[in-house]
Amino acid sequence: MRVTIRQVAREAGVSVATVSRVLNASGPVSAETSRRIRDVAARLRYAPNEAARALTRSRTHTIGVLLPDIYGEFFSEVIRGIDQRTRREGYHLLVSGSHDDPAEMEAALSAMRGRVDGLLLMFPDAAAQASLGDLAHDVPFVLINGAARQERASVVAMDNAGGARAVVRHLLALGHTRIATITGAPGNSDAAERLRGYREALRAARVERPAELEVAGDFTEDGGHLAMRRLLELSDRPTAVFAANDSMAIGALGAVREAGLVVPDDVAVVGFDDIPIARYVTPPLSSIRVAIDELGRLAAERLFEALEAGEDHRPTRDVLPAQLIVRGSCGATLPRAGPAHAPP
Amino acid sequence: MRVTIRQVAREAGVSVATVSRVLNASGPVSAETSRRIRDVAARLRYAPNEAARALTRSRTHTIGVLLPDIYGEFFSEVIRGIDQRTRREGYHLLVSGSHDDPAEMEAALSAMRGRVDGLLLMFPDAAAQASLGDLAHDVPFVLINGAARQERASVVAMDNAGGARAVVRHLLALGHTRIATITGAPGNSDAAERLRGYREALRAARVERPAELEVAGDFTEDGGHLAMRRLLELSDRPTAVFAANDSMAIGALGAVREAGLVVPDDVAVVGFDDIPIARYVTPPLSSIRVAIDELGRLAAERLFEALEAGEDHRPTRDVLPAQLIVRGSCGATLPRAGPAHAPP
DNA sequence: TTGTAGGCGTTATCAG
DNA sequence: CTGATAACGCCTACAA
Repeated sequence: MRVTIRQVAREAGVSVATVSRVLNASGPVSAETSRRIRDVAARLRYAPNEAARALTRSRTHTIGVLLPDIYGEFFSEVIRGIDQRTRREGYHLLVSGSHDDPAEMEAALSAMRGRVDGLLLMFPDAAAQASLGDLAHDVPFVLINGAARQERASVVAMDNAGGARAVVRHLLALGHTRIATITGAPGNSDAAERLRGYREALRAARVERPAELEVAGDFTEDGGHLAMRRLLELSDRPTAVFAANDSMAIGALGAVREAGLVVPDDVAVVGFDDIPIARYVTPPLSSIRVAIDELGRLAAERLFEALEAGEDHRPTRDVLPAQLIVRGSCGATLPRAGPAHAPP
Repeated sequence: MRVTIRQVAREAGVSVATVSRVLNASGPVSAETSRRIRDVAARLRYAPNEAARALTRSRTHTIGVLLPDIYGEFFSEVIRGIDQRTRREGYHLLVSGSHDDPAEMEAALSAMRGRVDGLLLMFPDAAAQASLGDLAHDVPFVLINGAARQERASVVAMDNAGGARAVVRHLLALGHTRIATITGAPGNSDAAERLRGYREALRAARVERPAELEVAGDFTEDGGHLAMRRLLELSDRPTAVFAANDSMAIGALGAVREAGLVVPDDVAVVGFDDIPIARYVTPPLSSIRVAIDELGRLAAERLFEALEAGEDHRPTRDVLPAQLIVRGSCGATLPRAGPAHAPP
């Protein structure tokens, strides 16, 4: 924070206005003066104070990113996508994670006032999404993975329900009729959408769906393990299971093995998310893939559009496709032991 | 950026100074006035413009984080650690990734002037570390995973060489004498340190180390696969291989299988990093674990210390321990097929 | 206990 | 082409 524009001006024998003009190419300056100023600036290692600049131009060149967490498989990929798009625009990223309750979220949001030009928000909790309302009212923002139909906000989501439907349809095509599901964390909007897709596909096929085949999970490996155990204890146990994410599916795989049964012969298992580990478990896990980084990239894209458009910008809604990745665990292909070395 | 302190003052019938005093608890204000101001501020949803605040106090309450990438297994964990420590202090994180060459780095750094109180830097490239010099000269900074002995900067690193030594000693204890290594990306300082540890341990044990047993990798799965193939083609092939990271080790596992050989019976394999997948491959991969998030956490800790100390702060140097995790791939325990469900 | 006014570092407007 | 100078929004002596 030491060398200021004033020092550069004094050293170069000009006014601060001229220095500013040269460094921002914002006005006519003689070649000679210009060169001299550049030299001095370089020698003094001058770099403008961005806080001051933000104050006068009321443009920070920074995007605020609010996520439930800023690390881990999923969020990390989202950030990657955001970063890619954002850096192309020369923007910075102010990130913030771990905001469980709305109050903490609001605090984080208000702490970003004056330091960001726009916001990228994501809350997995459906309730929080509703209370969003006018949280971010003075800068444009885009909701990532918002399930609820937001009226006033742009949303970029993934096709959770569509992915779940694809899984169930695939299992039906393989001849299964007793298809169970292990649901995600309660209150989580992704989980709710995936459950909806599961139900819709069964209903469309006129397959009955007894309540006992919907067992509650929590997105963790242990939760999936426990849930699968409950399913296997059923007198008329399911022949196929759709876990709402891969971690639970992997836990389920373990439970099946411990019960002395074989996947997919005795019970088929399919997950959701297609995390890297999915390819490596035994048997390789069938799953649903969504381009997570694209979620972030597109959200950033929409935000920049909003930034450009200004006031008269109409909310957009994008839904990213979900693709079924068939591997050994659902019985459609022969199970292959060990880590597949095949390219992704 | 709409409602300012001035509007709150007008609405509450006081001066801006009084509002500031109340909101920052920075001076005596009557209970009655205080309450009224708080009410107005809440009603107007006033939040101070942080850019302006940063300007007057020359404190941004923000830490700049410069990493080679801001996503992926490793960096994600680093950020997690940083975030944990940082949020406790009420600080924000301005992150920036993908800075390959020093020039781009310098640009990113100067763009952070006036918006951060301190910096957390990490460049895997050894050369870049050297040219660091006085890049960040006006705010305190801490180097993450800096291998070079930095004179003027605080460093938080992990014990790469120690981990590599532990691997080799373990393999020696198991009776191996032809121990190969697949090295990491050239120019990468972690890779260099791991290679150094490998050599040191062999030298200390007076085991000869022919050049053919050091084959170049690049930290990718394909690179490991290729390198292992080269090793298996040797007339006198190694009985054990230390890969400088887990991705390469997993690639190596595939190459061994394709050659019709068995891990660990024909050749033992050990990796480095202990990524989550390590537990799931067949056989489970022995590896070296370092608390990556601790790397970030500690770096943030040291930075806050420097911030507090001000000018008279002496550079620190921390080295995080590396722990050998023995699983099936090195032959010390029986290989267990399939995904282990055991807790991490 | 409260108000006035100067300053933080830049940009932008308006005269020269 | 160049130089004063008024914002930008807030904090903080200094006065009252």
